[in-house]
Amino acid sequence: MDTNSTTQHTPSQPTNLINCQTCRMSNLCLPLAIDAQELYKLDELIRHSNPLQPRETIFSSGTPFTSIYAVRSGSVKSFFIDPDNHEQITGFYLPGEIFGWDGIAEDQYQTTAIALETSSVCEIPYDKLEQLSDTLPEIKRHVMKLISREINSDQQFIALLAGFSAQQKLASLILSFSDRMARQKRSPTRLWLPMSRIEISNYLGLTIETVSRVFGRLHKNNILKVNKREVEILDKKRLENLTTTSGN
Amino acid sequence: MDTNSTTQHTPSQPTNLINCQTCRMSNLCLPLAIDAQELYKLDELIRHSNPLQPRETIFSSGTPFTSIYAVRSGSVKSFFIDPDNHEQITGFYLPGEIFGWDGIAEDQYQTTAIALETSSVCEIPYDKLEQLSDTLPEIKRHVMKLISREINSDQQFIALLAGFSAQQKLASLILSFSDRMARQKRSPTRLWLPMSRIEISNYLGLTIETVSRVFGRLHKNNILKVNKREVEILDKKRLENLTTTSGN
DNA sequence: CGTAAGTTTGATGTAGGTCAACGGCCGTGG
DNA sequence: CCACGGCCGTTGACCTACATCAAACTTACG
Repeated sequence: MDTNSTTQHTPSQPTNLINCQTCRMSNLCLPLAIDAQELYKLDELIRHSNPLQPRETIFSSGTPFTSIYAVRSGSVKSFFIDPDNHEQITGFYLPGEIFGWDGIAEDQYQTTAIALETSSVCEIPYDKLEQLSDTLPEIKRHVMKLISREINSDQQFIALLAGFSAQQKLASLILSFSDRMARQKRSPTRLWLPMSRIEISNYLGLTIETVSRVFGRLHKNNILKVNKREVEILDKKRLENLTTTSGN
Repeated sequence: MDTNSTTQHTPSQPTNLINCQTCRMSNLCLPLAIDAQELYKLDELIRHSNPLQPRETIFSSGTPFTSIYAVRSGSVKSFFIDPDNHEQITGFYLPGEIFGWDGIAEDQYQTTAIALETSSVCEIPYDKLEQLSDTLPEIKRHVMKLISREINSDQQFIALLAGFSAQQKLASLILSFSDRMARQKRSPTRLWLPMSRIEISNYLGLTIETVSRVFGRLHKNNILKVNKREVEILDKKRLENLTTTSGN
């Protein structure tokens, strides 16, 4: 399974038909100004694994850090288990998004990541990525931007948790999903949420009942059409207003 | 002020008497297995600025990203200003800690950072750091660990905000400060908080009244001795218990 | 068609927010 | 020296957004 990262860039034996060259998401996880030869080198080090079953673990908290991962299809959640055995979700990841950075600091993952649905992810061995970034400064710079972006989104989320009401939190989550669907060139108004109410409420620091009630209210006000995990945004303008303090 | 980062490692003209070789905090921000020559190279690129006044700005949200910063003495807070003009603090930084990573992704700072008290910080121009890390892999690896550590602490904090009660939040904050004082080889029990109640409450997603009341309660229970910004930890064990869900 | 898991809805409780008053500390100015 | 006002923190009375508890309903699957 381990392909040597030689300096050659022959397409190499196709352990898998999947590769970055043809990946619809590569413009998201790799928006690089690198040429085809360089893309081959990158592609060689990435392991395109078989599809993951729903709930299947990608990595576990406390195990040795080896790789970062990009979502290819489906979706992933990452979470802590507190000492008192309470799960706290720290992020949802959609196609084109990268996760696993938390493992670098201590050489072991600090969170556990599992697939929310049938998903496929690209495994990027970190040592190989480091080597490659030595010769390709473009890659190195891009990696730094990706990791900085993770910090930014975490801090945005801190602001959300610290200062927002239940309605503001939920509206922000829906809008975030909408934006990320748009980045995937998918409909930004007709969403299918890959996570349960329990997971939404855990992530937002609320209870399932509150999440359900807020969804109900947004539905009744014709801002969303909500049916279980199907959410349609009917009035994006008003939804955005709800995320501001002034917006009721 | 701009020192050329030559490959020579003469001690160079002392634009300032301060340097990494003699910094008490360098073991925190630079716990590197690098030799003296390499340390010179690193030291050459760092700008040791004059002391900052309380409330003085280090960088502002939206301005071009140039450098990351290490706290040398004093303390720093970083914060967003939401569109609705509400401030949200995202972090407090103590001596030996590094901030400013949020600027990398978009080439401009996403937060504003100001000194909480009279402080001094070391400015580390990011382009120079990138150059240096090309030749010193040890530096590169360390930078990645530092930035990953920022992600970890942000995610720990997300778990805190999402799942904890007012008392758990405040107890965790005090213990975090205690640990970080210990890392500075300072008393972990007698703390002086560099931020106001307003700033604590903003950071923790509470109100000043609640923060005050919880402090009052911890004081009454002989867990803390609280007098304005002076906090003494009287019973660390019980304080730690309070941070768990089971611990009432 | 029975059981279980997820979601919704209603009734009630409470942690923490809001509003208001007060007290200590400090700098300025008479 | 004291009087003053502004800022910060504390304390009390009250209120509300959300949690908790409880029950029904919906869907998936053996």
